[in-house]
Amino acid sequence: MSKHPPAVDVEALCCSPLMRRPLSADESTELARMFKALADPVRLRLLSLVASHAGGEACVCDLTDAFDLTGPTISHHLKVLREAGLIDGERRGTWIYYRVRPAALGALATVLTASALPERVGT
Amino acid sequence: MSKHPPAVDVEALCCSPLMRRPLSADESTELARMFKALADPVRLRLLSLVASHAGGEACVCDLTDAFDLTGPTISHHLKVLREAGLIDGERRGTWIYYRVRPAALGALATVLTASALPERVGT
DNA sequence: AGCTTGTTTCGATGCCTGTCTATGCAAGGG
DNA sequence: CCCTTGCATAGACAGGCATCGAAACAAGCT
Repeated sequence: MSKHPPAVDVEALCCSPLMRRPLSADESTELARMFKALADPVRLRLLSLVASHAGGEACVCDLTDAFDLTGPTISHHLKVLREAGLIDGERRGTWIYYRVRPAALGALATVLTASALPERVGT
Repeated sequence: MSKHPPAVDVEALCCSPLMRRPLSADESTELARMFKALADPVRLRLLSLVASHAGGEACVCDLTDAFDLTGPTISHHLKVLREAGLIDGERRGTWIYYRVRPAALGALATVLTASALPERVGT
């Protein structure tokens, strides 16, 4: 498992909240890639299982029982999350332990955050 | 255009940050639906154009020139955003003006936000 | 009523994606 | 070396989705 995860240009993302100015085509493509990784119920549940697991990490063996899916499907989903830069994996013997990358999630959260604009009254 | 937009259970979402406990199947389905609406570059750019437009709103006529796409495609994307509860539309004469729903985006941001957990050193 | 402008909906189409089975790779032990 | 366990990859397939052109709907004007 690589010590150099997929490049997530966190700095660029954290300074481009989508509510302040139009996103460029490049920014929107990169953000869409990350949101797409989150746009599946199984992947969201995998992410939350990993993040909330004891020690902040979980091996694949901790994850598969929570789903009525085969191992290859779980592997595929973990790969999508990993390639989107949302999780990292580390091999320990036979097992692979995954961790969430909080900075990547935080960057997405920042992009979605308005400057405390209230929702329009009466909408 | 309905005064009662699609129900976004904002309260339920805001209290279920995915990093603190495993998401339920229902929660993950609802979140995935919203993230899926954001998982397209055109829709992200539409959202940012609407949000950053003067007055915090934009009519479809303000949006279509920014894309090399047909009107029906823009309408389709706006519909996806609307049905995901991320924007609202209001008809004014011939025109329809769209606004972002900050509370919905804020709820997503909150879900993604960890309690300031630093990224693991050395990952 | 007809006409114009703005927007949405419908249906077709090519591309994308979640899931499975089969297979391959990695690590550990004898 | 072989065997076992754990996990990832490859390929097929059915369902989903972005896009278009055609059609329909909404609003305003004469």
